[in-house]
Amino acid sequence: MTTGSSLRLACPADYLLSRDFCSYGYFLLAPNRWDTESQRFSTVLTLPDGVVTVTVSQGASRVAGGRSAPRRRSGPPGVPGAPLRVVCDRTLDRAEQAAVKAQLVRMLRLDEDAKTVRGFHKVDPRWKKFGRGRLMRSTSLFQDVVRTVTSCNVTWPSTVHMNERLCAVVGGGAFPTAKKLKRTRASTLRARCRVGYRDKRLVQLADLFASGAIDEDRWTSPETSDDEVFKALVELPGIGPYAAANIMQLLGRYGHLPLDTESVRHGRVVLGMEGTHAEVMRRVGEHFAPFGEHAFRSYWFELWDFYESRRGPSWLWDPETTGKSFTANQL
DNA sequence: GGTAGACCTGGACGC
DNA sequence: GCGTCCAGGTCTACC
Repeated sequence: MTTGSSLRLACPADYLLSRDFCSYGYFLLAPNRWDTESQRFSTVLTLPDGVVTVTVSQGASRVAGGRSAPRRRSGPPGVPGAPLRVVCDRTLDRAEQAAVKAQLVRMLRLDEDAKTVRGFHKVDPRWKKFGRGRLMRSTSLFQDVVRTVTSCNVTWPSTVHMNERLCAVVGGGAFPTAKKLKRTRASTLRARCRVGYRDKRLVQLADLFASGAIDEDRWTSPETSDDEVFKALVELPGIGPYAAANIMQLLGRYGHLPLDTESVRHGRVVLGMEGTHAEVMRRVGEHFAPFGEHAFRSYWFELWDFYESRRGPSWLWDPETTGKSFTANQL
């Protein structure tokens, strides 16, 4: 039996894999796979010379039976700040190892300054004790944009299905690259990936990314204003105000709220707001405005807290049941 | 600038 | 098993 490369990935002192990986719905999307028993995840990454499946763990943090890692009472398992162990299914050279690390750092936001998280806790201390502050995202901006488009105008199970099909049909197991998606016929995306009317928009987006028309560095630069990025995003095919605001947070710009029907549900059920759909949506925006540049995280962790109050801790959600079945209007 | 309706899919429901 | 209805954000035509 051949063994692959094993890498060690340092992470910030506050980083806790079980809590911080299972902090955003994309952790349930293919090719990601969270294992609730071993409290580690696997995913498939694309490298210049092929794909690699990696399994990522943080110390020994098994939760069901057997030898267990220290588990804080009523908290997520694991030891914050412990380095991550990345096991690959094949041997990688140095350049490939660096590429794997870079993708995981982006996905887990390990490069996000701990000061930013502390700043968030200062503005909204409700999450300090539990340590919530970091949000999981994709290994690339392209993935984040495509996933956002597949989450628009559908219930969550359809988003899960579209991502599974995109990986299986176009990506060969991994999430499709912009180059691959660009070369895919819109009719194939519609018929085999069930993306519906999003077919042409996805190909156009892939073309923009593959051709270098998207200036990601500019969008992440502190020199570029939020408004400028937002305006550029809504120019993209398939991206409206909701999707743009969501991509903003995925870029690390947390000042905008992606307001949708879920925001309205939250406003009514959790915040006790009344009025029409439009009125509640506006009030939710106003409610979180005082959190300023941290507004999205305050909003999102309230939502996530509500989901966990109904479905249990996210690091124990079974991807085959909870992860696929739950939709906001059923909670 | 604001609004109505089309765009698609999958799930729920009734028969 | 089939038909109907509904949820969901973006886009376009129209006022």
